[in-house]
Amino acid sequence: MLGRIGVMIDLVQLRREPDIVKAALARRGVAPATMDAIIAMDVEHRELLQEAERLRAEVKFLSRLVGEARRDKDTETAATLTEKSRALGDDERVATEAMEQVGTKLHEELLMIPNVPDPAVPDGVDESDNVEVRRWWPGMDEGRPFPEYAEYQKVPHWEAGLELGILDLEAGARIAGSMFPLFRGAGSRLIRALSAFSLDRNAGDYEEIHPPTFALTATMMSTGHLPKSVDDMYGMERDGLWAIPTAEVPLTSMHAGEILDEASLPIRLCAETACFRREAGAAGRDTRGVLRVHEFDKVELFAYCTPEQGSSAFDDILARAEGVLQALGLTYRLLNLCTGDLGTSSARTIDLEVFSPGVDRWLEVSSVSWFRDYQARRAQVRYRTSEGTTALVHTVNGSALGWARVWAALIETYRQEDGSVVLPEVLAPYMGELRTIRPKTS
RNA sequence: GGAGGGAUGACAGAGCGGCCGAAUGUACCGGUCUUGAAAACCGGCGUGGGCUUGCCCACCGUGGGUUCAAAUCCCACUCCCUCCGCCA
Repeated sequence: MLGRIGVMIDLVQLRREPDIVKAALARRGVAPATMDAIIAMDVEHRELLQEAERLRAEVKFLSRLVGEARRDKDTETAATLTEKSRALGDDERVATEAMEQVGTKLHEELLMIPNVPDPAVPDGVDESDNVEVRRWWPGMDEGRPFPEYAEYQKVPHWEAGLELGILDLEAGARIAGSMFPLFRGAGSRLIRALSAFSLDRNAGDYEEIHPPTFALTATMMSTGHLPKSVDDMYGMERDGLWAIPTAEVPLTSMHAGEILDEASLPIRLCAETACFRREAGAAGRDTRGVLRVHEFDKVELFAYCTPEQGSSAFDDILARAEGVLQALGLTYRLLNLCTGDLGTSSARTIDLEVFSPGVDRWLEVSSVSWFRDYQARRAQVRYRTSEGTTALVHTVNGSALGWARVWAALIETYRQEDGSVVLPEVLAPYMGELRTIRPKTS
């Protein structure tokens, strides 16, 4: 039964306070009728379960008597009981099958239900209803106004990158098709530098992990990426594997099925991995340059924690993501995602968007999410409380950051009048002391 | 890829058709003893689920099968270990 029933929202809570759950889920578009159907299915499943278990208990009881009769050499009684038990066994098989049929259907329905949104999540239908929390730009604290960008900064990165010989989109497309960028020379090193820079900032407090980039179907189920978002995932059918869309996938399952020590919480992890996204349905929209790509590198921060620690874990990851952007001197804003834009598994998400002057728009470079126990329930990650009971952990994660778009923002923001790019000083140690990327002079 | 061995509770490790949800040891938690600790002794100690809260059901890698009855027998798969081959 473990891992089959109740792998989503809390089924116990749904039974106890159906109206509250229904109202909360209705905010994100789950029809109350859908939940009513699930509740009815749950009731039916339990009725069938009781009947099946009653028969099962009877068979077990009779079987024990058969054993005793045999031991007493009472073959006649044994034969009678065997016959009776056999007949009951047939009934039991039928009852169990009926129970499992409803159970499977219930399970499938439950897997499609998204997380219950936090009260702090604003109502809305799509990304246009997200609420801006605040913005930050270099010098803001000294009273400097929102930056004005010079004409030479308003060159999109695909032009600037081509000119500098650090981005070769044609080569990438030749190899893997469109939306697979190829960085070269200083551009390639910049990706590596950004990952190393971010990992070094955080690896002291967040244990550095280098996980697999492919995951089993069950693993993808745990985070909620499957079955709902199957069209956005790259799958390798022959091997039953999926390319991870984020390190959140392997990190969430790192402790799957375990009961953790409360004293060990929060467990904080960080990982840099390639991330793969099919971006189905996104063809042609905002896809120029590296605005939207199928593969990019990302540093992820992650925490398993108690429900009480959730809020501070969330704040810490958000602060660290902001810290990286501030250290890079990039302008960004925070968005509180509305119910319509919230990811399936998330109870609350803050997006970080960097401003990129060359394309004149805000680019999402991080998503900091609190999943409460939604993913932990699917992955069965629990902890032993001080009272000795078990409880599901909460999971929190956020990117710090996704590099392809940060790369673009850096190239555009720091582009100089002569076309060169002067990198933030903090990256110098990671760039082999290269501070300025200049056009190739032949 | 080929050959062999293995998978049981936090760990070690028995059980190999029926009073086995599972011996025993260690660890852990309570208690007795002690000035205190250790030792010794006594007791407790897996996870889910259902309901009439006292009982019932499930789980001995996973999924099937045989049987009145499966940790135990059969089949398939997965993972781990050893050896051979191949290989960054």
